[in-house]
Amino acid sequence: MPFVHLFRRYLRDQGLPVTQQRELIAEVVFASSDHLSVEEIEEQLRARGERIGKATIYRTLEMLVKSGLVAEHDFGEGFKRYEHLFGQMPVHEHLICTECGKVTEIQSPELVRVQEEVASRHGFQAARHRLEIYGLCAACQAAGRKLEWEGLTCPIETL
Amino acid sequence: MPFVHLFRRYLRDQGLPVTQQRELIAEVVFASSDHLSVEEIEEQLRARGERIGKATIYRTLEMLVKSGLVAEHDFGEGFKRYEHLFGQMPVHEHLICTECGKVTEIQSPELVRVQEEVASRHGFQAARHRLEIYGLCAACQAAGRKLEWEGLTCPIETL
DNA sequence: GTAATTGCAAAGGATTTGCAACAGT
DNA sequence: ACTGTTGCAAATCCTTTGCAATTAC
Repeated sequence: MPFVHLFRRYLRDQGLPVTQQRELIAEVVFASSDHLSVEEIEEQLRARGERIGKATIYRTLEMLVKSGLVAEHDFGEGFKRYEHLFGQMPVHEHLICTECGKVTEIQSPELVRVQEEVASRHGFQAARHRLEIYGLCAACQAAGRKLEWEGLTCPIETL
Repeated sequence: MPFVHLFRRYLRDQGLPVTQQRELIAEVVFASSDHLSVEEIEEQLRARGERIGKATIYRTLEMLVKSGLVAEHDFGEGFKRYEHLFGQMPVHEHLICTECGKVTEIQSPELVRVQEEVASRHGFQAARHRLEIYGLCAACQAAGRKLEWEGLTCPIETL
């Protein structure tokens, strides 16, 4: 993992100790191209034979997020997920498949442009945004899976 | 509250009892144009002199969401918020002020069109989306408040 | 009357915090 | 040495669930 030293540098700049645990957690997060949950990070650490307390994982993730090296996401699962930002598109959106859970990252300057335009039309100064599109990924469509019409038993128009 | 009878109708259609508690909770949600938390709903009920258990509020909100009359939101505060959908734009996005917490709803067919286009370009069949733009609302800008540059102590480029 | 709901309290899951033992500088 | 971290367990927060008493139909 060639990126752990960036986190080391960040910690030193902040006058914070560089501990084994922090390096290991950073390694796991930087090594994965997925959106990891705390549970999954703990698993991967165990798979490496490392036993690190959950509290330390949470505390280290907070620093990784503050450092700007890692982003925190909430896809409405009841817990958070984390992804490192190396070699990533600086601004990207998420396509989330409701059938298989696959998350695809996409980039669209046009989308960003329209968002900014719409915001400023309302006198709003946009700083950051979150766009998640839920639906069926290509693989699930090919497999013949269909979207379930969650919770639309009684649309307003028909009442 | 002229809309409570829609919820009554929904309950009857489903063969579910129309209870006082359900009507009162629906009234509170339908009466507010805000995005209410369960805590806030409970407060408003107390203000009316009604004492309804939290469990009942959660259970009733679940039905209101299933009925399609109310939408559930998670703005990353650690709890959910609810808004009724009467006289609302059917598809709308949220502008969230990080200074004062004000939530503005906007509608943009262009945004929706671009989103669908981008998704389908990736072979993705979009069903619904969530767009939240965080930044400074017009009032906060006028008041001279500035965006705090949360967690960007150490941007990647400078490492 | 019967079946479903209510409300309380207990359980649940994710995250946080207090604190004694420990590691980094 | 001194300061900050670790890890465990307890605490916290939002939400769900079990169950006896109550209400809707």
